[in-house]
Amino acid sequence: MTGKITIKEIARHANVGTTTVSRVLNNHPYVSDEKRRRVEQAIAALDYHPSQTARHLRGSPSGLLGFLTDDVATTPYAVDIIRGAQDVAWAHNMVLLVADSGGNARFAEAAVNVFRERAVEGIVYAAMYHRSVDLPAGLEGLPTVLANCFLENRKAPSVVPDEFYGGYQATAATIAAGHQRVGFINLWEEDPKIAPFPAIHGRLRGYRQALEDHGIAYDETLVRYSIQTPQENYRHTSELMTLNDPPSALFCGNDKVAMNCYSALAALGLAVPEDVAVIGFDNIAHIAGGLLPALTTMQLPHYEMGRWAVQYLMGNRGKDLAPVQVALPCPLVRRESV
Amino acid sequence: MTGKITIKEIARHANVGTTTVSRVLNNHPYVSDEKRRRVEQAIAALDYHPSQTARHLRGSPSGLLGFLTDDVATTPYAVDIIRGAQDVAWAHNMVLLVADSGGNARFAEAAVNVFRERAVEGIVYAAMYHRSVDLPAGLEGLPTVLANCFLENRKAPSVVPDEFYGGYQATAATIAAGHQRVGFINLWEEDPKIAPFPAIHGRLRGYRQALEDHGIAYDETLVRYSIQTPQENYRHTSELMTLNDPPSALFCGNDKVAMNCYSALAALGLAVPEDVAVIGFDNIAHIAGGLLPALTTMQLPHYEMGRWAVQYLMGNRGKDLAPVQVALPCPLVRRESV
DNA sequence: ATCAAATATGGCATCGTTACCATAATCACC
DNA sequence: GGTGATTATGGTAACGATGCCATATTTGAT
Repeated sequence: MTGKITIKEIARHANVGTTTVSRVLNNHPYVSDEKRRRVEQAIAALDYHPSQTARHLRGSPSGLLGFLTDDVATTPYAVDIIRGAQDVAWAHNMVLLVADSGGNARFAEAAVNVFRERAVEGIVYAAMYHRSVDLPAGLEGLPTVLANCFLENRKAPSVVPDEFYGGYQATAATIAAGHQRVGFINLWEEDPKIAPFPAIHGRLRGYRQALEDHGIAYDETLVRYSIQTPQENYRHTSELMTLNDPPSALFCGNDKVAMNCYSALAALGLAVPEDVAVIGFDNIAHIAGGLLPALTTMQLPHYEMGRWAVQYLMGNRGKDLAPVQVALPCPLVRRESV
Repeated sequence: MTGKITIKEIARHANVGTTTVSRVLNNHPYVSDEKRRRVEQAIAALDYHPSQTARHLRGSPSGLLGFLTDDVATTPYAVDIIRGAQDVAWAHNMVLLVADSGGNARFAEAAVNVFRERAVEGIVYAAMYHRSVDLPAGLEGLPTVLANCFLENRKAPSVVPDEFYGGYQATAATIAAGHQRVGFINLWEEDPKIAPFPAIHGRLRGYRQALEDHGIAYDETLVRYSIQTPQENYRHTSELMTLNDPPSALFCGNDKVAMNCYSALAALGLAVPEDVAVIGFDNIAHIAGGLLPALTTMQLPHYEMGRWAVQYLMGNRGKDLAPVQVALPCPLVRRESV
């Protein structure tokens, strides 16, 4: 092997100074066409690739962004956050360094440390479900944006789904389809550490607001909280549908709930959407698109949050980040269940 | 701000030479306890972080691994490949640089170029479903391992799921549960570019072998090929179950097929697993664990493939990679549908 | 023909870290 | 108490790319 090819080899090969090579590489003026051509030839001939390392040492920005997550890389839900971040990063000629702490705080700190040593220009911290988080130590002075999570004290910029509006839209969509009694199988979480779930409260508020705006009285017998086991999801559906005055539409806390809901409805001999309309949340591709009939649901803006996070980082290079709190809409994905 | 803190500041602050600081950082001998202490103090006091960039320029390995995919980062299926790769990488003090080409060849080449400029020590190329791929240009001389895909000419090492044995085990599991007539709703793909799907052929061979090993005659009326729309999956199930001599167990090409299969069975008034056993493939967490009853299925070894790929890379640093072709087993995940 | 401005070109210090080298000081052993 | 090893310590040259500076050379306007 030829070993590493450096700018010097190119210079020698093209019979010019290293400065001239550098000028060609960076499209600087003051190079004769003749030499420019020779340099370009040498670069192609030797398959030369400039060392980003040397450039960075010399003072260029590192072109690196850290993507840290407690668990997200792991969950089918939220990979789109990475993809969104990645797409914007590449558009800015930045590369993503990813690390998944697996929920381990010491690991997260180690990751931050690694990011520091590699001089990342910013960090996206993402969570797998919308919630409040604590940032790992060592992030001081590093531009950080939170995606799908936020700080209790709101000291860092963050982008999350607009749960309220999502709940509102979902409910409104069923009302618009002519339903007056809309059941809601909301999520629930027993672990008090996770409990103050923005999804639970936000969507419920949206649900109530939508009813109110359409002059429908709120009926608490129509609202259930499911611990999210298949059995519980099934039970809540059955119970709702066997009320004296059952709902004609069901708003499910997520697509998995909707999946079990379908089974329960089938068992009761109720057809979707003829007898009961069903609307989900999350738009988990494999579930929502795979159900029969295909599930109308709310899309969590994972991809958009990833995009937003990096865009915000890139838009404020150098400056320090204002801790804005952004909520992105959850668009309605119309399929066949409403 | 203090600006960047370098080894020189530490040296000055601790009143020693830079060499001594370096020795402390790298745990080299020949430093007095006294000075070691002073240096460590200075490091803590100034919150110093060594520059990996400078280290690398000086000759240390970059500590970087490229993770390139056509689409994988995008699909819920296969994020586990990243996670596996990541876990092993970190155990070796390596960091993952991820890029998702989105299927665009020119983008993939650009990514390879970026990887080169950053001197990655190796590359994992992952696909979202098991198939043959073409490698992007520019990979020459870079240690590359393929995960969940392979080269037609087998010139690069690759790790894939053992489809044959997966199909075998799935079939054998139903036989072991007492079933003699096992239906198989295999996958199918019309696009001839994607068609030579190892999953289709491998699993079918496994299915046939399992029957043979248990003295059951192969009956081709029990084997169906589904284009994988929910409707088709449903139809195949219905047709199989309304045969004169219907199967008592159904082996589904993947969990989505199984999901639709459940609906079709419910519509026919058939209970799982009492009337019909169902076994899936892929173990998509949200589906398999969310169905009622929970789906017994075969786990695709995504996490393990990610691990294997990086492990192979790390185990052969410096040497050049023998193009071994590894097939990892798909373990049976027992739940309640068989 | 003259001179200032524009164009070309290469040498060299520099970024932060480590390895090599040179120099001291200390130790162990007869 | 002299000799060779062992332990301590710091100066300095790299690593690869770039920007400043110095030096030519050419251009264009008078």
